[in-house]
Amino acid sequence: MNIAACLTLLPNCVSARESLHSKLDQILIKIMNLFELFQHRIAACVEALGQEGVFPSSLDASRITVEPPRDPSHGDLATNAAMVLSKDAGMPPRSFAEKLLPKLAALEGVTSAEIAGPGFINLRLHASLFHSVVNAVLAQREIFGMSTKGKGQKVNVEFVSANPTGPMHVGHGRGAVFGDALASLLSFAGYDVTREYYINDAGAQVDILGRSAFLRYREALGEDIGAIPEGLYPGDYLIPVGEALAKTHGSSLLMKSEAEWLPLVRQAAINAMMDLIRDDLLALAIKHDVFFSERSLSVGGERDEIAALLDELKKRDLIYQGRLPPPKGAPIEDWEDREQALFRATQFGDDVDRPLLKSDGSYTYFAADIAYHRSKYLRGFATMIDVWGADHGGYIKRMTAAVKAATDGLGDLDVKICQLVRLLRNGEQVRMSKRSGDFITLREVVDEVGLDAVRFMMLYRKNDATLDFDLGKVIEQSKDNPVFYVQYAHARCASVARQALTVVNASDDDLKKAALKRLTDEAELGVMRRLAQYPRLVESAALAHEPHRIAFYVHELASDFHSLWNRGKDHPDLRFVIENDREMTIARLALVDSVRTVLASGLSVLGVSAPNEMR
RNA sequence: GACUCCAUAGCUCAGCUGGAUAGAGCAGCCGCCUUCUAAGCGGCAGGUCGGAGGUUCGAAUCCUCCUGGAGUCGCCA
Repeated sequence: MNIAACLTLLPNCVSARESLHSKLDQILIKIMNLFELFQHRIAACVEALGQEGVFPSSLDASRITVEPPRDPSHGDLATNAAMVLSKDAGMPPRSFAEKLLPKLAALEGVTSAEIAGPGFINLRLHASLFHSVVNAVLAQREIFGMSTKGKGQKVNVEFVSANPTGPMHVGHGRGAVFGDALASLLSFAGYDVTREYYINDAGAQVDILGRSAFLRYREALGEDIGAIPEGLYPGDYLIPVGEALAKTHGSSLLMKSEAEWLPLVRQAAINAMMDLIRDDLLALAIKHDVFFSERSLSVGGERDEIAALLDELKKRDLIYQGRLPPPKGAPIEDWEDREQALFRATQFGDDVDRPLLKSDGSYTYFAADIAYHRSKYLRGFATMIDVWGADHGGYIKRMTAAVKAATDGLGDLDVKICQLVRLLRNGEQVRMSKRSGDFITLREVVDEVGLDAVRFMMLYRKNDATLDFDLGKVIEQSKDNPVFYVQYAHARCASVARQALTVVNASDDDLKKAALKRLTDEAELGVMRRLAQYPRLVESAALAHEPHRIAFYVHELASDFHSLWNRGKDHPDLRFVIENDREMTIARLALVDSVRTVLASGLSVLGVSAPNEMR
């Protein structure tokens, strides 16, 4: 039940609104998203002043934002309420703020409220609010930070979708890790997520794969095949495919024409390649829910989905016979100016209309891809996310245009582009030559540095920025290596708990009842402020489809914690374990345990392990 | 030629969808180990946010133009 939505339906019923506001308060206190809690409280204040006639009653309180001030000396929360609403209220921001201020200062848990700069209102909160964040973490554990913002809405995240023509390379790995972490993030934020892989098992590439496999088949039968001809896949990974074919079919395929053996060999090769890819993904702890075959759209299904799509587009006059101007840029030798079936992509924001049929009458890749995205929509996914490599950037416009057309504007596609990965070893670029079929595979990298390092580093960067991946650095055990730094912080938390056992044997229940009010040091409060931001961060990262924000957050939390740890050196009374003060020790252990819990939570969203000790 | 993305400290990058005096980490300099893991921490220094306009209370963030880099352009997938 969305209470916020109810509020908008009840503009005039004051008592009902108040009751809902208080209900919402209770829920938000439980969830312990301080920022959202105060957003609603402040909005309620603005509304109340609207009822009292101080402000117009028509103000749009949803524009109010509440965030941590950049400078902590400004307070715990800052709101822009006066700045965004002053114009509609017909008064300068500062006057607006002055009228609002008393109401905010009177809010529960607010110790001071002041106007600053152009009209910000800074609030200071009673430490007990931050203590209750720790309580919330300990009570909710791995659920803390989870959001219901997604409202169970179905989201389809399509990622990897590498051609089934060979093992995955490092670039694929980035998209794989990104897509998987994004999917986890979205489900943590309350969406119903499906991870999907589109198998490009139709078209010329897989025919070539089939022919390459057939060559290996002949080789397995003892024939000397010499060098692999230009245009076929030379990689060794097809040798076992050939051997398996020889085992099941003997020499019988040699008698047949290509038209007869190709479908069979091709499918065997595709299956083998998909097994290979699934294995590579598994090494990164990635599992897709759905593997969707491109071929199944037009062959072997109950109906030809592509034909059905074209029919529908035709009915809606979105297909016409026309000519395209020749492409600019590098001249294309075999460019053929002809009249053909074109999709009116320009009506939906694309630059040119796009062909749907090849000259031989078969479907273009694009036609299949539209039908595929329509299938997602028909399967209940109004929200679709595609994760693509940088080289497909030019495809975004036509695909989003197509989704608009094929779903009658009801489907939404967000395409996330993963930029290139530069593989380095101690600063030196590792050359990747593809022509010999001899390139560094993703699997080799994972085997060398481990999945934690691969996953974290690929997420410790915005998806649309290029990424340097240094095989030497990512396994370094030093603070220069963010993977290690964060995992070490988690291990340190666990270590504190182990050390403390000899002094106090604190049960989980003891921690929940800890006298948190004794935690008054600025560094301790700083850590609690950081913990308080977690739920808000999860929501904004999910909304923006940006899992890297989680990676940066856990790094910051780790830094706060290392800092807190070292405070105990200069100030022995700030050490976690205080021999003769059981109450204080338990309070500190409660804080440490909540840090550990949130670190583990963030790492789990990223798919990175949270070790209890470093070896 | 067109489109897309990028440009922030010497280097590698954040900057929470428009907020206050732009932040981290390396590298540099100065400190902190008889004390819970120094695998760490603190401090100093470092900037015309590529450039020029515009939008407004307010711009690294949005719009236009320019410069420099990457990618794409197909009946490929």
